[in-house]
Amino acid sequence: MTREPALRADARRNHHLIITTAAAVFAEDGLDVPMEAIARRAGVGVGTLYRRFPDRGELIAAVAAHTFRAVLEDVRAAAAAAPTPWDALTRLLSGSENLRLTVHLAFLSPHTWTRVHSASESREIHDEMMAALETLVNDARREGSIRADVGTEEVLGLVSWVLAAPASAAESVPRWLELVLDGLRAHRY
Amino acid sequence: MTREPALRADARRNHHLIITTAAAVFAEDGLDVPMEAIARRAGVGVGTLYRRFPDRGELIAAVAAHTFRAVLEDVRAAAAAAPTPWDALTRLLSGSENLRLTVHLAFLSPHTWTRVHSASESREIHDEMMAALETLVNDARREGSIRADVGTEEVLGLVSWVLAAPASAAESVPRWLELVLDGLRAHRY
DNA sequence: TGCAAACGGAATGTCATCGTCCGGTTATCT
DNA sequence: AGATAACCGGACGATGACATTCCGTTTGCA
Repeated sequence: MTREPALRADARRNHHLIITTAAAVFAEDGLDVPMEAIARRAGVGVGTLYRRFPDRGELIAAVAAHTFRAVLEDVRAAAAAAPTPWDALTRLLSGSENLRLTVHLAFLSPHTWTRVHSASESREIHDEMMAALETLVNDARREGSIRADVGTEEVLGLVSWVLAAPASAAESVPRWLELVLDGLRAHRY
Repeated sequence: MTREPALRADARRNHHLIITTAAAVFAEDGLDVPMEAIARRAGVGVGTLYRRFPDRGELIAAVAAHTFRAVLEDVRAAAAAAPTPWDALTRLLSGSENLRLTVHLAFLSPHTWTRVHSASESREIHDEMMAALETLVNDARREGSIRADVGTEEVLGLVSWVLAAPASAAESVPRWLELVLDGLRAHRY
């Protein structure tokens, strides 16, 4: 257990601001944007960025942990608020900006991303997030809302890929999602 | 009309080899891979590469024109060989490596790609290729194989995005394509 | 008010890539 | 076969972009 010396108020503010900004910038320009670009966008000096995150890896790990946690909350909220699993699923997929962001980041550099979420402390939260997603899809399948011949993996994979569309295709995503979900839905004969 | 001085046999061979290799390397590592990487992979010196393509832009343009042409041929072949438009479409989408490659490249860097195909001599061949694709989808729609409520643009957009999956997800693509196409198909009530 | 912590951003060192240049090689023609 | 023009390969110097550090200044907190 390392003793956290209790950050000063401005430091804590910046810490959070940097993570948020980094997530957005990574999503826009890739995981290898200059550190300075992130700092500038966050309205902070590079010095501040480096004091908080000694290297790019730490920053990415922090962003990952943060977005995983946010998605997990969204999944739980959707599951709690919607009347049926299918409903929760569609709500989540079309409504969670956090999910969109996370998926986008994950596809940005599969290699880096895998290393990050499998080796750091964010692993636990990642697994929890994935488990929640799988549960949601499984419930929908068990409920009979999803074609019986497609697996959970397939649903998550395909849908994630659609969500991962770059910002330039953002307008199309909702419609694509609608079409894909409709295609995945158990047909009414 | 510029007079082409008739390349020597080895030069012509290399010219073609470079374009082919560049397409593959671009697809794997992005449009900004070092020129040297392309040269090495093609088994050629950077000097040779630069002699044929004065800068990266020219190379990209050449690759674009080449892949557009290849796709156009595949589209025509599919249309000619298949019994119905729908059949031609599925065949093309699941069988044309050229199409996969082109789409992949197009999504790699939308900005660069747009500039390339709209400003160079490849524009003509690009438009022809797109027209052929649209015709194919339109025929399938008119035939009644595709859900009446989805437009040609939507079909092309969604399906392209699925095809654009990176090499790391290559195994999933056929199944995803199957699911998406099935979802796009007019339902049999 | 005083001090420790945090801030910003200029400055430095490193590294990768571009694009050229030229000595050696190969295809083609007589 | 021999001449020659075209072509080849890759070493090399210039260039520009980034990561990271360092320190004078500012700010939260007691």
